[in-house]
Amino acid sequence: YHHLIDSIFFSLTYMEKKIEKDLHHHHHHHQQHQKEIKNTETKIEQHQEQKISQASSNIMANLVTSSSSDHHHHHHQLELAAGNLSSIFGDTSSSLPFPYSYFEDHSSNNPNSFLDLLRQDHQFASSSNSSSFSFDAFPLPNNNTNPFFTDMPLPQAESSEVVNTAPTSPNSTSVSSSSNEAANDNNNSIGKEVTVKDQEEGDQQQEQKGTTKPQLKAKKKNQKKAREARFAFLTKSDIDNLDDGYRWRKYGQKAVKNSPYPRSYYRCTTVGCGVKKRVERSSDDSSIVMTTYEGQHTHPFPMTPRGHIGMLTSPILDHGATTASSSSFSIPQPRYLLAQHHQPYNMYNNNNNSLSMVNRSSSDGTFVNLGPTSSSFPGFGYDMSQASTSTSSSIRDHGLLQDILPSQIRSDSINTQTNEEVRK
DNA sequence: CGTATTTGACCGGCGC
DNA sequence: GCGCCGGTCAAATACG
Ligand SMILES: [Zn+2]
Repeated sequence: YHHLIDSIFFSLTYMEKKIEKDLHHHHHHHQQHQKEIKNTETKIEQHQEQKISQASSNIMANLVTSSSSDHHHHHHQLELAAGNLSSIFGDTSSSLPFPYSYFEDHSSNNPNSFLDLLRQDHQFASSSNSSSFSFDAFPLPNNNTNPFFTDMPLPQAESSEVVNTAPTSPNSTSVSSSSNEAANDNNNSIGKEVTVKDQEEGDQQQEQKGTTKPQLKAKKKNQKKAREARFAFLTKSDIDNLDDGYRWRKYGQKAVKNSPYPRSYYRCTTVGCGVKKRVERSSDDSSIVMTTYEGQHTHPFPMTPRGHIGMLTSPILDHGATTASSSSFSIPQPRYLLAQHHQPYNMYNNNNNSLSMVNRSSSDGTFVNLGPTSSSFPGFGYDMSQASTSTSSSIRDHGLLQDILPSQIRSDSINTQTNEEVRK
């Protein structure tokens, strides 16, 4: 358990607007905080604006709340961490998109998979322990320990509002998502949407409108790259590589400004899938690892050869310390899967979707949602159409859907098929 | 021999 | 324009 990692998510979005909003709201408070934060600030600067951070921080706090779960204590730590982190991350803000949805999906796929677990949990909810399943969910570490799973990530909304997930929900993780540029885009609502898609959707749009903002001009907006939504999540872990079930190829590493720890850049190895992730350890609290995902996977996910996703039990990770290689951490990402689901939620309607989302999540037990939400999330949201944004859109479309659908089937196939996965 | 990682060069954006 | 910076590319290298 020591190893347990708690993950926290929250979204980052750059969305200026939101941020601004948030700022306005929180503004005052934040300032003070910021000062305190100092340390974090630096980071923040890099990543995002201070302001944002502030807002986010608040959020974070909420999010963090605890994880609970069976396991024990870790919570405490987590929470603390969260606080700090949040400040750090500041950037994020906005909604989160993500994934929960995928949980569901997975579950469908693999019985074992955590998804299932999740669902249950979720539904049950909140309080329950997320932890347990969480493990399953992720491949990683268990064995080792680790971690992280214990908590699961929940998505939370990040947006300013923030949700509080906490209370009930067991897990501590928090997430936030945001579209980056979107912010920029945002100006034009259009642009934003595009990029953001997922998240945005409901939430953002509204929000944005409200805010005013000056902003930059969009310039490129769509054109160049649209950007994809991003969301970050924090994990408390000694290990730095987590396995999230996807395979990643490291394509870069850079020193982080004020941190002794470097930031690693990874890209999903699946063809046609342009999802990227960045992993870095918090300088403030070395036990925390922040990973930021950008984009959605087009494929359900690569499982390992055998059943479960990456080996649940297996091993791996542990030693991980070393560098890890390829894969790296975990996280849930969004999945499309769900696409279909029906889902309950209604979320978006509300004004801020984000909130709604969040709430939902929290209330329900977290997650969930999204998927359904439809639009927003990245996961399913995209659909093909969008996908294109960056790279190839073509690929995924079909693949994804199909894959998704037949979950069980897939699994079988998968097993047999391929995947080579490694495992080791 | 195929693939993943390492790591410095490169590039575009931004502030000055 | 210049330099800083975050992010990415890609040649060289590791690994198995
Ligand atoms: Zn992928």
